[in-house]
Amino acid sequence: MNTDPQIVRIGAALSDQSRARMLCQLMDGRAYTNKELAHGAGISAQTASGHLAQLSATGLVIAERLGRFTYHRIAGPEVAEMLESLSVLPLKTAVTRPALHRAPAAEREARCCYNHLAGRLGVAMADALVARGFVTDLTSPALTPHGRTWATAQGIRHGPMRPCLDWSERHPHFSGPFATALFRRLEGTDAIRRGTGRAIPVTETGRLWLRTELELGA
Amino acid sequence: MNTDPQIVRIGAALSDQSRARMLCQLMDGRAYTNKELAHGAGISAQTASGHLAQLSATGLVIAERLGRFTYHRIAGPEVAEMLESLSVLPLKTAVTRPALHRAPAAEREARCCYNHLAGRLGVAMADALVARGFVTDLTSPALTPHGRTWATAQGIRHGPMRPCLDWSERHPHFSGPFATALFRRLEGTDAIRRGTGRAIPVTETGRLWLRTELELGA
DNA sequence: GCATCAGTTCGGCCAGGACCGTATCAATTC
DNA sequence: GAATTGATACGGTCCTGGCCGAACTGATGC
Repeated sequence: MNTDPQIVRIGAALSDQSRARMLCQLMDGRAYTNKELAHGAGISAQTASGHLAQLSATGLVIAERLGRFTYHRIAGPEVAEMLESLSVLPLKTAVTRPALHRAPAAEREARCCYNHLAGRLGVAMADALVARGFVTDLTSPALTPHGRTWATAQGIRHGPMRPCLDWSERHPHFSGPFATALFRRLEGTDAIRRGTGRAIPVTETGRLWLRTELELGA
Repeated sequence: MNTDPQIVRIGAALSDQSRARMLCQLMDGRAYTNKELAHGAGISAQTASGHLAQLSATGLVIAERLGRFTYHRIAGPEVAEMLESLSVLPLKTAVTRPALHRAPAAEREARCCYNHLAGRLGVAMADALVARGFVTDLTSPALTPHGRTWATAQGIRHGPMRPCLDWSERHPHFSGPFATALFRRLEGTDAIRRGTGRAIPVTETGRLWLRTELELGA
């Protein structure tokens, strides 16, 4: 069978803690320099350079030179989805037990998952979109006719979406083009703001919008 | 961030060629003994035992003792889907180049992907189900009312389904409960037969059924 | 031109782990 | 009970690969 070398390459790329940490840092969808990633992973710049070369060679991240900086980012949505799907696999808890289920409170509340919304807010919005009849259901979600008019009115481009199991909530939220468009719309209208990490604070504007458009309190 | 140890564990499990080979062998959904897997991966039984212990500890495979044999199988559909999704990631082709794109012809034609159909036949059936209006579409597939009556008439249990990119055809086929039910129905009525590997020969009965029910020639 | 700084390459050190030979344990067969 | 066979535990060898210090490249800025 000829798919296993590919699996081995991806596995090898993920099998090291430093590389995993760098990938997790990149999972917020932004580009970082070698030094930033090295610092984030707690290793020297030389070592990080080697790791990033391997990740680039595998095709999981893309490196881009700008002047004397090299910016690294996740290669694409497929890679982000793949990583997210690995985080969610229900494994034996043997080794993982120490301090498993606590992400920082802000991240559990609302965070970005590559290029869409996740966390309590992400799943609440997914549920609300279904409850209001804008989206068919959670398992094979699609915009309803009703949902299409709403999206147009809101200036959100139509597009397909997929369910994406939320690793902190263990409940699906939406990914895919529509979820990305929705995310950008919220960002563009200052309903949410991106900080330095993956956590996403909701502004007063955002809270109002959620209440009026999706009947989501607090 | 606390998801990265999990990623590392999975990555470590996949980062070895022998383990990857064993997993690929198990991907046909059957259970194999230590010795069979050792032989398939080209390593000694002792080494294989160690690998399988690791895969069990990680939770990717499940071991079951029956008398003096230990049967190993993929832990569940989530694991199978995860592996399939890794096989499909479009990576840089650098190392993979030698003899990439040729699976055995029989496997390209029709094979089983854990517990549903894949290969040329798998994607053709997916397309046909959509074309005949039994399933909504390829990206967020679901049974239509029309499809539900058809499935009932065929004795196929209703259930959700998901798109699953076919690694030989690079085109989606269906996975999930409905796809599994359909697969079992075909197996139960002797439309297809399972051989020793992943390849799935279609019987004369099967060819007839495909022609009359889905208008799929040859 | 010179100092600075991001990134990479090279060399050497060391830990982890893949592998097998041998020995042991448990179930099956005679 | 002895022989056979599948699986596993242990011990030792060897190689891969992660890591850093030192040196080098190339862009920036004074």
